[in-house]
Amino acid sequence: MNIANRVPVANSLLAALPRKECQHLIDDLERVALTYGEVLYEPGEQIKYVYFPNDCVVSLLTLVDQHQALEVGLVGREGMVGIPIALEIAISPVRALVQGSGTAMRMKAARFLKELRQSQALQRELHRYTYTLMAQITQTAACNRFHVVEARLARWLLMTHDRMQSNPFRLTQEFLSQMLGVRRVGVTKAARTLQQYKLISYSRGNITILDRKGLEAACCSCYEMVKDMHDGARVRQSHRRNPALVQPETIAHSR
Amino acid sequence: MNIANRVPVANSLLAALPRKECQHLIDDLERVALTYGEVLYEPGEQIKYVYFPNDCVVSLLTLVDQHQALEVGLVGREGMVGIPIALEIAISPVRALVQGSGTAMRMKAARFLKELRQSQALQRELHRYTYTLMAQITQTAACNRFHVVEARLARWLLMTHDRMQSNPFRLTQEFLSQMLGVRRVGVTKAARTLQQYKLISYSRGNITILDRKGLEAACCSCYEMVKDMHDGARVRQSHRRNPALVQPETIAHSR
DNA sequence: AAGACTCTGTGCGCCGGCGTACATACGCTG
DNA sequence: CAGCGTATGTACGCCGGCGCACAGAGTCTT
Repeated sequence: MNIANRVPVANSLLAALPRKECQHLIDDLERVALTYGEVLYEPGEQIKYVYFPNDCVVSLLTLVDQHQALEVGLVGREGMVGIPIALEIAISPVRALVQGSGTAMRMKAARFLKELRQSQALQRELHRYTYTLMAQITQTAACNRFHVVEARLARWLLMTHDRMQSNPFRLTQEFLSQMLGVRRVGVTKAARTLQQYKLISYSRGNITILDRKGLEAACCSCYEMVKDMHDGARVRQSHRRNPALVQPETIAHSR
Repeated sequence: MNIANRVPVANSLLAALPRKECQHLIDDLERVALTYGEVLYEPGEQIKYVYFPNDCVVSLLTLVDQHQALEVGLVGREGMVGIPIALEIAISPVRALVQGSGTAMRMKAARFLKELRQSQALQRELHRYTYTLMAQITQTAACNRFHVVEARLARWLLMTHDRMQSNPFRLTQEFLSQMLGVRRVGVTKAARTLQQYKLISYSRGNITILDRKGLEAACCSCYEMVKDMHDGARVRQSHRRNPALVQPETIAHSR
């Protein structure tokens, strides 16, 4: 057993497993540090490891026409990186990019597959997570289509904040532009707008969320939908924010 | 056993199963006619049946802000409608809308789940299909973000054509606009452009593909990527169309 | 201290898609 | 055949985002 693993399990997929299975799995997992900018998978490549983030955040990006990128999913402690393995396929369709440094538990893909086949509970958890990930990708698709950059940026910051512990986090506008699939300048403008409303402070790559409620009001309903999914609530009907919370003169969410 | 089922199985998910399991499943499936406009699921609703299309086409739509729709997936004979069931979740995150009339095989969700738990082969097939569907949704997301309406329309027509047997199919521009998430007028313009290049003929809801190769050149690479996925090929590196095939003066794919 | 590098902010023309409104065309029904 | 409903085509102003180019401004290195 790895002594380094004797810290509490932060990943909630693992934590949701029955005590025994969880411990068994943890003994075989390896704790690794993942740092900002690290690429875990490239599209079309073999998946070597699966990762259970503790306190890092990993972006799933799809590439188009060689040089354009777009984030379709965000994985933190609530999930796993390498979902195709859970579907018994070893090729990643996306790029997985470490977006917030931290630690994760990892295991060789083949080994994990063996464990998976033996554990009903693990299968169940991964199925559930695959479902929410699909929902997240779907919602992101619609969001990218219909909502303006400000709203999408706000959503992105909130989603990242949910998955990070530290509030001020480091992100260049260039990086954000790739996540949102817009020009860097587009991020500049959107970030400035949010800053003018004192929702965030942004200086040379250091972002701090000042007014979380305000951000939630500025962003689109997509945030809530995805959050509700992960929180396990079933979204039967959209329960939208009280529109009164949104100051009419602030931001139009869509074009 | 249902005599009506004694016709060849058109659905390729079912056809890929071992002969015995396939026959066993088919005996329990019910053949139904699905007609254009029929809604199989609404987002947030319980999934009552799973459907294996024979020759119909079903769109998966995500709804945003109550009245905006966007297609994220297209299911034909190559797949199944009701993938959440395969993940042991009974709530659909999307609207499933019959987009091309035809027949499908269906089974009660609970019943199907029982069958699924007993059949390794069926699990494997569904896992594989879930993977390709995720890839399709991902690719669609990027496509909707980066590519212009003409290219997306071309892609959509090709994808639909692949899943339908009949060439001239019936689709109003209003309907198409909902699929692509644009205004109806946007579809009018795009369709006219394609028509001017003699790639399609479009008259009062009757679309005929005249020049398939030409359409493939007019559409974005997203089409090929998704198609390759479904064909079972692993996309290791993007093998793009020969750019020389695209007449420079025709259509710019992206903005 | 100087220079190099990275990150951020601004300006300008362009274009695709939006919202709206209205005009035409086809087909069905009475 | 008249009338209505549905589907399609056209026009106009508007705006968000694009591409490009360049100007500060902070940070690191030598």
